[in-house]
Amino acid sequence: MNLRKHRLSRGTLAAETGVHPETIRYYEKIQLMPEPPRSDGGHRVYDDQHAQRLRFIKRCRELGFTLEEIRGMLTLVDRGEVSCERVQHLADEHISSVRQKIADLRKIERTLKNLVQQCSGKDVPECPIIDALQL
Amino acid sequence: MNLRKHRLSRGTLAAETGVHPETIRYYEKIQLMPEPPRSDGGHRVYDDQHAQRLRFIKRCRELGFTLEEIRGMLTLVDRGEVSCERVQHLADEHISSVRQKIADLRKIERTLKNLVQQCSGKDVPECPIIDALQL
DNA sequence: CTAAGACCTGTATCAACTACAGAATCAAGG
DNA sequence: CCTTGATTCTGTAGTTGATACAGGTCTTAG
Repeated sequence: MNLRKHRLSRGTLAAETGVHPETIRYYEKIQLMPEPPRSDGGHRVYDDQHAQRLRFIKRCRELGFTLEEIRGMLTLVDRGEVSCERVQHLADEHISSVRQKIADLRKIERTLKNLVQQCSGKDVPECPIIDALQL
Repeated sequence: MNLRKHRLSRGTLAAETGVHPETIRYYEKIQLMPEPPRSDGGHRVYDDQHAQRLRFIKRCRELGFTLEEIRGMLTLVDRGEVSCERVQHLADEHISSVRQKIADLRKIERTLKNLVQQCSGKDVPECPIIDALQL
């Protein structure tokens, strides 16, 4: 891959980053991505910087950051205020919320497992699952 | 608590079940809750059966079932077709999806932890977090 | 040059609620 | 009985993070 400035259409950018074309337009609408220059006919023309930024957003989404959290990070980047410390702090906060979600889901898993175990699955008249669910 | 038929206002039902009043109206709109009788003035009047059904819905929501999954269970109940086996099957399926979510979150957690660990948080010029995020 | 494909815009949809505005009703105290 | 303040009524809009149209325009390969 050479490093000169590519001119990427929206579809090409989508294919290169794995982000749905409509999603790119959506990110532009909510100002997460900048408005790119346009061709004479009005089509968006992206370059490698757009691709880089979009890949960052995608990676963060995969890690479960909300768009607002990502916006926060990108604002730091855009202002040149990004520091190792700050990003680490944001990541730490995010880890906490991920751990909380895991804990919540584990509790749900335990409850469901107990419920299912209590039930033989056979023709028991009173199903403990339904009972436990209070119906 | 006595067992005669109570006449509950929406607000009272909400307070008794812990379900937001607006949510009750929403459940009625999407036909998860039946249309209750009305007072002369047009206000909804609920009874204990409504309360029971609503508590079932709430419990299932807490366990992460979607409204459509709950609708499926309630349809079985409404048709008198509910059986231990069927409910157990639905619960089993749900457990699988919960476990998948936990696995996904754990992967996210590990990735984030690694990222944060690689970063000293001090004045390192190149932040490995930002690097790892490709920006 | 033409025709197929990609792109343009604005709007609508999804889940699962929540929140409003403005009018009507209800319940409790005097 | 009447007032007053709280609740409820309706319909509609907003939330998050996209995705999916319709109907028209542009680009690009052959």
